[in-house]
Amino acid sequence: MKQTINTENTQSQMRKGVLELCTLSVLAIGEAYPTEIIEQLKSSKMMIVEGTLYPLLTRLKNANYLTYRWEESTSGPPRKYYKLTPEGEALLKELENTWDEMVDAVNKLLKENKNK
Amino acid sequence: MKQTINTENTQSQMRKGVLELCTLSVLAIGEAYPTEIIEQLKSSKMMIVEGTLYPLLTRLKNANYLTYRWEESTSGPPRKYYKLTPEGEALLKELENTWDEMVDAVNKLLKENKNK
DNA sequence: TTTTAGTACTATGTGTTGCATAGTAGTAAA
DNA sequence: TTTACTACTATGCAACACATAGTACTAAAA
Repeated sequence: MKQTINTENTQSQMRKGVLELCTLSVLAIGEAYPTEIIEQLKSSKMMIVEGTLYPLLTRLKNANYLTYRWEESTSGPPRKYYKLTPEGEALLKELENTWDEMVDAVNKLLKENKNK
Repeated sequence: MKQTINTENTQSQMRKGVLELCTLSVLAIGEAYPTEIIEQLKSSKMMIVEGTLYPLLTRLKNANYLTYRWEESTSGPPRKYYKLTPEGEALLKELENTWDEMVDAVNKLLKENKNK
């Protein structure tokens, strides 16, 4: 019932679906555990927080796009190192296409309407 | 409890927030009623359906980003012609920036991870 | 006149996702 | 023993895209 439209909320809305693509893209380089993924995304100016990433990884794992292995750490609890399955790599390619198509469509629209 | 991840659903998720930007962008050219907006978006390969657009227009109107006027039609019920308020024009500019930043971030990430 | 088709707007409910918040469990230094 | 730090888990909320069904108006067909 808030009915507020602000840039902050819109950023959050725009992230929907895109974070999945970004996470898969990071894992395409090689396996990583959640904190590493967050760091890599942050360095690309793409924000993601723990409360978003952990459920996302679980979803992708349950759908067989990711697997993980435990590894002991000397500085805290053990870590889950995730990596792409072949299905995950295929999904990544699909999502890249979906992304490119959407970007083209929106940019075409924005450009057209600027030359009014 | 479906736990399915497919391209169709991801497209829908990626649209979140973006449709708001696209709708404002169409209205930046001039006033239009819902069916016109849908047509213009469709011609830019950006899909939106009635069940999405009508609530979206109502949200934007309630937040004072849009106004509308009724106009009689000779081929059916009267139409609501929407147009941007000054606040709506300002919001559009903000959302364009948000969009550009996100596109840059994602594309940077995708490109990096392709040269692995 | 009544029915059918087409157009435009309204109302309601569902599923997915991002995010806030709080909690558990492990290591290591104070 | 306490504190700080790291890593993962669990729960609940809000927003939004979308499906679906319904109302209301005009105009042509039966």
